[in-house]
Amino acid sequence: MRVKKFPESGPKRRLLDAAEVLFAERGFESVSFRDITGSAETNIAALNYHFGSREVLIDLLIVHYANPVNEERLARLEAVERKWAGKATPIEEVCDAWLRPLQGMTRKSKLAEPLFQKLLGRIFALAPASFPPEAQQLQTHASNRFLKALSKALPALSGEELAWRAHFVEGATIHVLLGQNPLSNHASATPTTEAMLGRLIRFSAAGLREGVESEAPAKKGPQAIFDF
Amino acid sequence: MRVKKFPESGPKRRLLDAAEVLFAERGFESVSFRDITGSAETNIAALNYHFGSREVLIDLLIVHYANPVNEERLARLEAVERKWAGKATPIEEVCDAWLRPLQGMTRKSKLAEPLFQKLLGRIFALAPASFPPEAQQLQTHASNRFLKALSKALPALSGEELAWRAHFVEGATIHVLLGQNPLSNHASATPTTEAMLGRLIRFSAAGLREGVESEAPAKKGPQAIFDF
DNA sequence: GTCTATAAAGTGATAGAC
DNA sequence: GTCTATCACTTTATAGAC
Repeated sequence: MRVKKFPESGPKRRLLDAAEVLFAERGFESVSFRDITGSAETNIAALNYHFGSREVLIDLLIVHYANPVNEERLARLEAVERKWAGKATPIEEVCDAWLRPLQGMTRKSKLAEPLFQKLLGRIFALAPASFPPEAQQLQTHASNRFLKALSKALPALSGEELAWRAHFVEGATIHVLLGQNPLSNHASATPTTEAMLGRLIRFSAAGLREGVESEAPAKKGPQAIFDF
Repeated sequence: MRVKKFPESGPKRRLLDAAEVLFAERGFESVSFRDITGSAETNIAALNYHFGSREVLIDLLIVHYANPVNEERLARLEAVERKWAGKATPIEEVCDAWLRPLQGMTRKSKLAEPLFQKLLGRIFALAPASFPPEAQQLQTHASNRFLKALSKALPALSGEELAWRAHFVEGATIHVLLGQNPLSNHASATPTTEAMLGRLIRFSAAGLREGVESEAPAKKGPQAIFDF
């Protein structure tokens, strides 16, 4: 797998770091060319010299952060499916494979965790169509892959119903990443990401399972149908 | 209740209508002053003459559309609570009261329904802090009101847990309003809003209820009776 | 009320010196 | 590679004629 190598220091590195922080904090649309070069303490020409344009820089960041997440998702799903070979996999474990990679272990960034999550939220809140092709393809592939896994685990649900429920999970996830967490009011300090993630996984699994009597036709060999 | 009266025709009306469409389609940040006056076919000075600034116009739209939704939410919650006087209210009915007002019955706009929902999505995706005070106050009040209703219906959950779950519901809702619905791929045409709303309500209720044995002193029956 | 003209600042991007 | 200077354009907003 060829991964683009970014410099460890120098203006190019500073531009990348500055852009990450600014995009995470304010969103892609609200950060100008000059905001980035200003924050990176380079001259205005540096961004174009190193990246070609503002859009290219954004696409670079999308690929750089979204792809490792989606690769980690796929790897985890495969591990889960190997573990339950043939049998229906528990919804919680599928959700875990989908959501845990957002927590930050794929982080190749010096960003503090809350800021990094906000950046991931900004990225995944984008319409998939506005992803650069390199990231869009993997994103679509991973989504389809997980929909199939869910379909196998919840055969009672139609593809349409499942697509909607997965859409709800996606929305909840993005909102949490971007949040404004609901505990800013509460006395309790920043919750560990782990605790939040656990809550989100349980919530999502319950929503996905809604109305389904027994999610696992544990004794059946129907995986031939879904063998992919 | 004093509701600001907007003109039925003329440039001011055209500016409002044009702004609604553009903001719904592209988001607040991406629509310029000139986009609006251009689309409304007024001169560039008209927006400032009639509204003072771009920001004032946005605040006006937020108040104009968010407040009726929140008022409708509160009215519906009160109706539900009257209906179940004293007894714990079914989660589905609380979710219904919270979510149904987004469907469009509070719409005071000529916008087509999908576009109107996108506008509501844009509005409710904003940080509450960026609401104008007039709308922020009602928004906060309504949120707290519903959290209390949920807490009463699900006494087993801590305030913290409930706040997180409500946060997840909010995220799913915003994502659906903004969507990109997941059926653009499917052959089936635009789903009725009603069907989507039913799915979202059932999903949310299941997520909120997760892990709770008996949700109410008065249990049994509500799901069966309630027909979405 | 409506318009043209324009101000004052910001935008992405480039040329060309060092 | 890095910089200054600048281009061509868009941004919000206002002054002042009609």
